[in-house]
Amino acid sequence: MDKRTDMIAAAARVFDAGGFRGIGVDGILAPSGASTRTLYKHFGSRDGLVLAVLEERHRDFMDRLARSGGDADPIGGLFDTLERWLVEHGARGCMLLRAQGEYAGANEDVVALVRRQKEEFEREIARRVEMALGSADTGLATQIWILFEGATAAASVADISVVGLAKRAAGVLVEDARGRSR
Amino acid sequence: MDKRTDMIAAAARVFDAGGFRGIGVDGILAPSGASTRTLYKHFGSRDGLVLAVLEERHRDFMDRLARSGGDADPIGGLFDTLERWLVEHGARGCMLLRAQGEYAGANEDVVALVRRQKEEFEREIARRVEMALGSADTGLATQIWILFEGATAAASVADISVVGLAKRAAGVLVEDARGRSR
DNA sequence: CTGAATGTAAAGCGATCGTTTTACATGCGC
DNA sequence: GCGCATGTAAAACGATCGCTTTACATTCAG
Repeated sequence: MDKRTDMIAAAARVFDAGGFRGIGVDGILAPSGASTRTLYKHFGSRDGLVLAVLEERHRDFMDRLARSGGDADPIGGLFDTLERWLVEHGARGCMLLRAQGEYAGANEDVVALVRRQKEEFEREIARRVEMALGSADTGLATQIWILFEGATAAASVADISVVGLAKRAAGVLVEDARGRSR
Repeated sequence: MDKRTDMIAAAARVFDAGGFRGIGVDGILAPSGASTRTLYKHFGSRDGLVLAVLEERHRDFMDRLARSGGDADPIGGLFDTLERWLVEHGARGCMLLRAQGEYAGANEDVVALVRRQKEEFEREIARRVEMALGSADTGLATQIWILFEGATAAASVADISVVGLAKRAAGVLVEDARGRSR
């Protein structure tokens, strides 16, 4: 298997478990058994690996979202996918937002990347809202997004049941929007 | 003025701007002009200062929430207070959750402190929900909490208007709960 | 005047940081 | 069998880390 992929997956687990800045390159590479030489050959720098991890993480989630189908319940499927993701990966808050917080004043590339990724995610939600409503509603889409980010954050201090509550809240908001346009 | 208070306030700004682990004690102390000697006299360690900053930050917000009154609109006042807070402090995500993410595998005291603080916050929301509804509704309270955390997170990548959208969503949920119990 | 309290300035502790470098092992196409 | 790509192992670079220590200045109550 590809060494580069191994390193990204192993580093993602390390960052997810203990943050990005609190560990050295040796600790990041140990789980994949890679040497520092290989790190700088593939990624150029420690921060290069961080960016690759964030790209991978975002792509992973967006792919799963696309694969989940959910044409029957486009909004509810959003939260079902989140719940399955959290069960598999553990709930430690959104890795992208955590990276943004840690690299705020230190690496603008990270901040810019996360912003772009969140915009892409919000567009996907808007697409699903239009699918559910029959017409676009950017305000509702942002509210669904807020519920999604809130559930992700809340699950890191409470239990996973918050995702189900967020899903139900989203349903109420969609129903309210439907009633308002009717 | 108290030097200890100065150090906490200055350190809070530093942590808020660039995370907790990515800067050394010299960088943390520089804005307050304190020496490392004074740091270890007052806080015992770098982590001791971190804990003091988190205590202060939580107490500040809870005090402002209590002072805001909001007996007329207990739930809406929650988001009005958040919006004023974000305008004053800037929107870089919840400092407590950010600290939890950075100290996850390194300092359990930080994780435990944040968990306690979030529980206290959720109880305050539950109190306000009961005030608005006339009876307790822990499910609704958690949903309001999710909207609150979501707005805080979303404001760090989008603009502050997300807080207003979260407030309106909370209003819809409260109205729905009122209709359901009627 | 004395002495305790509170502070800054600065040197130094061993450890660890991100990065580079040298040396060597392996597998594969030609 | 030669060359090249890809990998590990390990030493070393200067810089910085959290923390301790020594030395000295200021303030203020008794």
